Amino acid sequence: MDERVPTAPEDAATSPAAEKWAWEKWGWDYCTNTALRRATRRIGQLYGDVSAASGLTPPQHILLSHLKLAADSADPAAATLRGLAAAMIMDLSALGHTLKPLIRDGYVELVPDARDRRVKRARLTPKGEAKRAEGHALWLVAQRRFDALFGPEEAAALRRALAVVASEEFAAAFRKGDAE
Amino acid sequence: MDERVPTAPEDAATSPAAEKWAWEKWGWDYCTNTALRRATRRIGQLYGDVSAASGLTPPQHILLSHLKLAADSADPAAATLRGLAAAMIMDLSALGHTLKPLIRDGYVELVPDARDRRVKRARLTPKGEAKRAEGHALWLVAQRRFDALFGPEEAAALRRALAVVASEEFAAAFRKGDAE
DNA sequence: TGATGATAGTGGCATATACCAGTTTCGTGA
DNA sequence: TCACGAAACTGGTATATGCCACTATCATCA
Repeated sequence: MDERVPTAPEDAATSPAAEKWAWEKWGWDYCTNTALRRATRRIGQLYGDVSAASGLTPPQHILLSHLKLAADSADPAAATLRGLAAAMIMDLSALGHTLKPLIRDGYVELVPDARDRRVKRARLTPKGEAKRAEGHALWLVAQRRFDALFGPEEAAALRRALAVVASEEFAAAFRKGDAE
Repeated sequence: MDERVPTAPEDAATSPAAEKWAWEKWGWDYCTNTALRRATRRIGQLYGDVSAASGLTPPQHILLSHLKLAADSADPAAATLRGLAAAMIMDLSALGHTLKPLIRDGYVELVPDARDRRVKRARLTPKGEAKRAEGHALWLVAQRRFDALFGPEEAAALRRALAVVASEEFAAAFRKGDAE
């Protein structure tokens, strides 16, 4: 095992000395949450700088991509707001708020379901699809640069690990620990 | 090499078929940025649920922890707003906004520098340090549960990879690709 | 010493994200 | 068919985060 970033000593909570030692040795990246946020902000900057020419923020481009993915999906629930929110691991209302500027700018439209009037589907307009494609071309530059720099295999392994963390199964298992 | 999440085929941008294939095969986690955001939102939920009893949001707890780290640091610039922002890979103004509620609630105070009146240092109040410690105890529960579930070595490797992505060196190398 | 450019931070605006309360619609069972 | 609970969204409020314009202060140099 690589010892540069070992796990927390068992007595970190009860021993101030051990805790201090852990912080000084590993700093911020000792916390999974902190490490994730730091990396996310950095990648947001780097990818965002590359794709800024499209006028889309990174979350907006991701959302448009999800919309296209949902449209191509065989699952009819994929494009509903609830389905999208679940896919993006996002709060439903947060998704609604995020969609607002995209609807305002004519990239996305909401289509009520004919059979269940509670349900709405989000759909890319032609203008939105064009914008998504524009953003995708820029995104690809950033993605390739990242892979070249970080290493293709390492990048794939990182994304694989992140997918596990994000998965429903992981969340369910984590929450089950609550009962113990 | 594990082939479940290989890198992008070189013609992904120019071949609609290849692009479609990539999306269908790997879905959202094919994009580093998306994978990071999904995982961050998930971990934010899981860690946040565990530590909600402290009344701190995850970013707030992280910020208080940085403040303690900066106070213990030998570097006098560590606790300045600019130093903190750099350490957290955050925009200076974003840090200022995030500090507002913590100052309002009496957890943090801003102390102007005597020699350079442009500079301000952020400092934990006793109340803030107590709140940080309270949050830390809860955080430790989440952190241990994560490590137990994800695997201690895998968790350490993940955090190590994220630290590389977040590093200044990585950002500088990535941006240098711009000139090529 | 005064002009000038750099640095630190603030405030405004916009998007990102979450929680909660409320509304509309649906499904189910008496 | 009607009451009632569940489901899907909406809107309000709060924090999270970033960009830009602006102010105050400092450092440098003619």
